[in-house]
Amino acid sequence: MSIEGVAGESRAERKERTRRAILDAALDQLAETSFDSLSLRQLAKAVGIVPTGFYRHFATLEELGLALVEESFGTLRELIREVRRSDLVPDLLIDRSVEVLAEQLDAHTAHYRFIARERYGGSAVIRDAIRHELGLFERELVTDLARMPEIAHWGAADLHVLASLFVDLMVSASGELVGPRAEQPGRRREVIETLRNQGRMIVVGAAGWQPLSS
Amino acid sequence: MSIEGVAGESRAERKERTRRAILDAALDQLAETSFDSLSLRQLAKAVGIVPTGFYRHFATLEELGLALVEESFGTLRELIREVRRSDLVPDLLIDRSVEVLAEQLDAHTAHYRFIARERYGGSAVIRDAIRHELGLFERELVTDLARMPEIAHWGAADLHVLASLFVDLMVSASGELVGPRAEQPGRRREVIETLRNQGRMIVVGAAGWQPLSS
DNA sequence: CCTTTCAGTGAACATCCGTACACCGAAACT
DNA sequence: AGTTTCGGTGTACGGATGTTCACTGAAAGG
Repeated sequence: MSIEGVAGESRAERKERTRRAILDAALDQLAETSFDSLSLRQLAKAVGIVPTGFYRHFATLEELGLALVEESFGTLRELIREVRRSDLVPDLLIDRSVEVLAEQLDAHTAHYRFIARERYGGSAVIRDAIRHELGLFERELVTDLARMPEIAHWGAADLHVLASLFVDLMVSASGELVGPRAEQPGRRREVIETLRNQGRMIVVGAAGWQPLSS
Repeated sequence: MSIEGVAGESRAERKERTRRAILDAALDQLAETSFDSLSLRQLAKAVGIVPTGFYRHFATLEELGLALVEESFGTLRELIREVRRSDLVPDLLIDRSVEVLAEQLDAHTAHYRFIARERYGGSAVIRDAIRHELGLFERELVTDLARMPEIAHWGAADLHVLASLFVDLMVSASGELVGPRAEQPGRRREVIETLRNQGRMIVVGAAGWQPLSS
């Protein structure tokens, strides 16, 4: 067995450990290929189990993908909670949000890359799962935005427009970190800097926005 | 031979016709999978040639992908030219741009889906090629924007922020058309409507923008 | 008319793929 | 102590993959 045993470890603990190893190996492999060309055998080799062992944890590769989606959006929810905690005036809120996002991108690079890459990727099931989760995330954003006095009088359509802008920006920024060039130190700063200014510009737009009549 | 001959057709014409068939079959197949899991054999079968016949037109699959990138951005350049032709005031310009984009998305769905899907996709070569072309496109946009009197005094950094916003929006809108749900008639209108409002909101933001000091 | 070019052929290759199946050994349970 | 559960093993299978090579037949060129 290539996954070495550990002294006092229950069967459930061990299973969970292997499961984690599979998820991590998948995220690692997904840095270089897209999900729908993910190889179960290479995955198993990286984990240190035999190919068939995979099925003890996931019924199909697709199920693995959905688990990754779930996990990735878990970290995204961390983000929104993190930002919500700091109750700031709008001007500083963008800066703070971008700051938190930058931290998250560092801490969970593989997850955010996965979302950016598979959002419009080749697997319909995963694509739809991500679309669904991004929809939920956008709604959370909408309820947060609706609480802000400056735009309290906006309609649902206006809030959707604004929130979807932020979501697109966030995913794009994540996507800019997928390549090998993302490792260039200057590159990351540049992406973050652009993102911050984009956010600011949108906030200015929101401030001067005439709510839609409909 | 599965590609039937045509009466008065030179050898070069015929070769070009097969090449087109390969590109089209690839675009067709890329509606369902991502590029890096594209199958040369399935491709050949769809075209009606034997697998090895492919190599008469492209040295590798990668080269095919680069040809698709080039072709896709050809249609994108059509778009910008189309918009540039109609010299409008800023208010109407967004509406007109979105209108033209909507037409282009209809006429060249496969190309735009390809760009959206592979922008952050699994093939590094194609990803970089798309990034490069999007960079060029953004620069074109910048020079166009710089001609507008309202923002003539902006610096390069400001123009970059604005242009990259538009580029992200455009690609996102393209990406929303990848799935099977894109065929729902209401869905398309909704995407376009959202895009138009996003564009308007950004224009409002640009109008009130205080240029960066640096 | 004779020669060259070359798009498309077809067989053969080694390699990788997902997964079905019977099996094992130790942890968990009774 | 005896039995069951179950994570991981190893073999084996049929099928798909990209690429090689020598070949063909008709169009192009002399």
